[in-house]
Amino acid sequence: MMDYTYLADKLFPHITETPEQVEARYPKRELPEGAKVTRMGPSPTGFMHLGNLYGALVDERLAHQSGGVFYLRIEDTDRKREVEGGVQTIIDAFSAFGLPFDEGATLDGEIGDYGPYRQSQRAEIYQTFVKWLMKQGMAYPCFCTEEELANAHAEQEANKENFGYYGKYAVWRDRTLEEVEAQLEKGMPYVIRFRSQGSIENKIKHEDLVKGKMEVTENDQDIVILKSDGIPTYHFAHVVDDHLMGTTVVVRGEEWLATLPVHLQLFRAMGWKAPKYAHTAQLMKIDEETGGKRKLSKRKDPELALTFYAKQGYPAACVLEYLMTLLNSNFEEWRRANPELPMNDFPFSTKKMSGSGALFDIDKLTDVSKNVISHMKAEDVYNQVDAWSKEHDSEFNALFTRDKEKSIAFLQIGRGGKKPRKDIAVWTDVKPYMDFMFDELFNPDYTMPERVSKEDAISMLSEFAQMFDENDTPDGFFEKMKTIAEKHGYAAETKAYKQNPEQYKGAVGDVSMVIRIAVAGRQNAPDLQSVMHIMGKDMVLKRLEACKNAL
RNA sequence: GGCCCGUUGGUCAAGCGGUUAAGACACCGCCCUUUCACGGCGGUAACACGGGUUCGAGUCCCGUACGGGUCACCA
Repeated sequence: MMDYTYLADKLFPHITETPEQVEARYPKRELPEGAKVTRMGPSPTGFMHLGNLYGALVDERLAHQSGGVFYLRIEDTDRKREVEGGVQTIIDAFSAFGLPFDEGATLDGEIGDYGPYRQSQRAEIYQTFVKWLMKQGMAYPCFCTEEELANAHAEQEANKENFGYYGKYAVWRDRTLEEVEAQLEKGMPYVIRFRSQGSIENKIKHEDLVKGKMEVTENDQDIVILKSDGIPTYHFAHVVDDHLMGTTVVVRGEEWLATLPVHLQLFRAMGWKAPKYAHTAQLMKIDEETGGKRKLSKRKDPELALTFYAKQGYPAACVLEYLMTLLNSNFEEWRRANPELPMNDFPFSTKKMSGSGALFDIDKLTDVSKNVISHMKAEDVYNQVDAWSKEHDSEFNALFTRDKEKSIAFLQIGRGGKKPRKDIAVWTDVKPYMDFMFDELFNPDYTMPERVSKEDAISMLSEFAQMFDENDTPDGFFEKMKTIAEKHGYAAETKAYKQNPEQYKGAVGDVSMVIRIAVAGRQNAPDLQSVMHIMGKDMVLKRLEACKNAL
C-alpha cells in the first residue's frame, strides 16, 4: 500500500502551508446580489486576436453590467510559448479598445487583492493543493517519458482504442512506493497526475450559458495537473485560480468544451463549487479559395490580429460595436431604436448569444463602422483622425492639422442631423474624402458634363466668380446657379427640363456641376456652398480661374 | 477512430408546436435629390436529408449527411 502522506511530504518538502491557510488569503468577495466576476486569461504569446477581444467583451459586459468585477490574469504557465513583451501586447490591446479591468496584472505589477495575477508567480499555491490531493491519494507521480507515451498512443491507434492515459495505459497509477523512490533516486523527471474515478460509461449533465443544456461524457483519463517543472497545466490552474479568485462565470471558446469534464471533475475533487461556463462560438470566415467556412487563421487572415484594425484605421468603438452585433442577435434592433446611446447601455445577455459559429464579415463591419462614425461629433472625428494619421500617414496629418478649425468645419458638413452622411468607415477614407481641400493634394479632373460646351463652361465660371459670396446660404448659392442657368439656356428647374428636354441645353444641375468640378476637381463632393464657405473666397476664386485656364 | 458541439436566404440572424418564416448586411430596381453621401419604397433569396411523435413540426424524438472542436508535461 502506498503511503501518500509520506510521498507528498517527500515530493513537496517546501510546501508548508495548508490549503486552509491559502484559502484564508482569498476571502469571499463582498459584492451585490447577482454580481458576476469574470476574467480574461490570455497567454503572453505576443499575439492578440479577434477571439480574445470577442471573449473579453463578453466578460466585461457581464461583470460591469451586474456590478461585478472583471479582471486580467496572465496565463503564463507555458514558458516555451512565452514571448518577450507579451504582457505589454495584451495590456496595450485591451486599453486600445477601452475595456477596463478592475483588477489584475498591469505592466509593472498588479492591482487587486486576489493576486498574484500571473500564474507563473503562483507555483506554490498550486503545489499546496497538489500536495493535498496527493495526501488524499487523488494524485500521484508519473515518470513516463515522451517516448513511452508516444508508444502507448501508437498501440492504442493500432488496437483502435481510445487514446490517452487511462486503464492499463495508466502505468504509474498503482506503483509501489519503492518503485517511485527508485525513480526519484535516479533523478528522473516526473509529472503529477490526477487519479480519475470517472468512467466513459457515465454522462454528466451540464447547462452552459451559451449552448444551453447538454450532456458530456465523464473523464476517465489521469490527466497531468503539475508539469515536470512544477508549474500546473491549464486545467489545474483554471480550477485553483477561478476558485480562489472568486470567478463566477468563465467565458471561453468552445474548443474548451472537450475538457469541461476534466474541470468539473477537478472542482468536485477539491470540494469546490464550479463556476458557470459560457462557451462561445468560434469566429469563422469564408475561405476565398474553397468558398467554405473556416476558422480564422493567424497565418492566412490578417484581420484576425487586433493590430490590423488600428493599422487600417477602424475606430476601436466600431470594432466593439460590430462584435456586439455578432454576440447578441438583438443588439442591432436596439441600436436602431437608440442610435445615440452608448453601447454599454444595451442590456447584454448570454441567452441571446449564438450557439453556432459566428462568421466574420468585413462588409458588415464597414457598415457598422459608417454608422458609428456618422454619429460621432466632428471634433471627435478630428481628434481620432489626427491620432491615427500621426502614426500612419504623417504627410496627410500635417495638412489635416494645419488648420484645425477648417478640418473640423469640413467634417461637420452633413453631420448631426437625422440623416447624417456616411462617407467614412475607416480613417483611411478621410483623405480621399477631403483631399481636394488641400492645394497640395488637389488633383483635378476637369472633364465637364457632356451637355455643357466648353464655351458655356468658361462663361459660367466667369459669371459665378463675379457673383460669388462665400457667406451665401446653400439656398442663396443655388439661386445664383439658377440665374446662370437661365442666362445660358439651361432650365432653372430640373422638372421643367425633364418635361421638355428639347427646349433646353441642360438643367441647373449641370451648372452647379461645372462649379463643383472647378472647385473640387471632381464630380462628387459634399454640399458645395458649405465647402466653398470653408475654403474661403481667395481659394475658390483661384480654383475657378485655374479651371477656366485649363479648359 | 472515440467523445462533444452545431446545421434557417450569399452572410449575420429572429423564431421556443399553428407566422404570408421577422430584421440587418450585400446585391438588384424604383423614388427623393443641383453631385455625392443619406433617406424612402420594392425585389431576388432560406428551415441539410430521411424517418417518427402530433390534428398540426423550422420548432420535439431517432437516424443519416455535412461542418467544427477535441483526444499534449499548449492554452
